[in-house]
Amino acid sequence: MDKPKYTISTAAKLSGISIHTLRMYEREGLIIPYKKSSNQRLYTDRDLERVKCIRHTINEDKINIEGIRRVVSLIPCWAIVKCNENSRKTCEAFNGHTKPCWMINHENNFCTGKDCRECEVYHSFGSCESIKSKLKELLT
Amino acid sequence: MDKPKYTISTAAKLSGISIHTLRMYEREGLIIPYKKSSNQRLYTDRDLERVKCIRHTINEDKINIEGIRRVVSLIPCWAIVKCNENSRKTCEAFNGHTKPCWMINHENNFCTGKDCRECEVYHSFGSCESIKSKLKELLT
DNA sequence: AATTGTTGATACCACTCAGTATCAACTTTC
DNA sequence: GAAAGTTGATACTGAGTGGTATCAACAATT
Repeated sequence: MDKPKYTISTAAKLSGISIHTLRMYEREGLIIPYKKSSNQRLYTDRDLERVKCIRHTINEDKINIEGIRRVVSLIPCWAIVKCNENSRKTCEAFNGHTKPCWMINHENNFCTGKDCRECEVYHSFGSCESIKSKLKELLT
Repeated sequence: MDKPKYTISTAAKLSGISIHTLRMYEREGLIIPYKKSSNQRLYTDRDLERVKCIRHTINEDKINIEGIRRVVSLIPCWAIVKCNENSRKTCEAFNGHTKPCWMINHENNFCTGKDCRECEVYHSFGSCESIKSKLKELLT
């Protein structure tokens, strides 16, 4: 499930999304594939789910990429990872509202050194309803 | 501030947004102007702020209308109005994730009979950063 | 009662954006 | 070491979107 095993061309075939589009989603910060030391991308099964969800959101729900980025930027990462107050003071993810935490450079931070690919926050977006479920979970 | 006083043409002049566009935003569920018994719209100063915010989000931030609708649908209305558990069971706003509560028909509900124009949830969107601030307020 | 403004509906336009194509340099595979 | 695949960059395309124009029926203002 979480093992990086598909090259980009296999991922494209399996997901039905072109290589170019997969790279575009990545450039836009919607997905972070695993990268080998040679910079070659490898996709997990979960990644495939995620890109299919992204495509669905764009093509069926008609939300544009900037809109998706703004939606995922509302994930309350601070409440999920439970970072300390000091970290929050300078954290772009906590203080901004245009980029999700995994698009941000975390230095001198609660999240420094952590791999966003393995973070619950990053996984809160993957099936499409899940962000609201996460909010409900935290707010009831 | 919250007094409905501008007709649509005045509102258009003051906000720099055309009459047609103002009506479009309304059709899309992004704003609810006050309506006289004759169905004529009247805008408050706060409404003007809101439409300017909407336009900014579309033109500057490049988020499309569907994207905005999805963002505002993430406002945790249930936690703000503190509706009872029974209401939640059948509430489209609580259970769905594509429409904000003020676009929904509330019958036999905690919100039945309430005027969304006066609700804190509706006002959580108006300046553009405010949704995240609201989440922070609730989750810290 | 006449002028001006509003409503909602339909049809239309211009432009933006998601996705594609092409490219040379580089890796991987066999 | 040759073939197949990957990378990132740039340029392009076409569908879809935000916004406009026009319309007759109705309301408000004078």
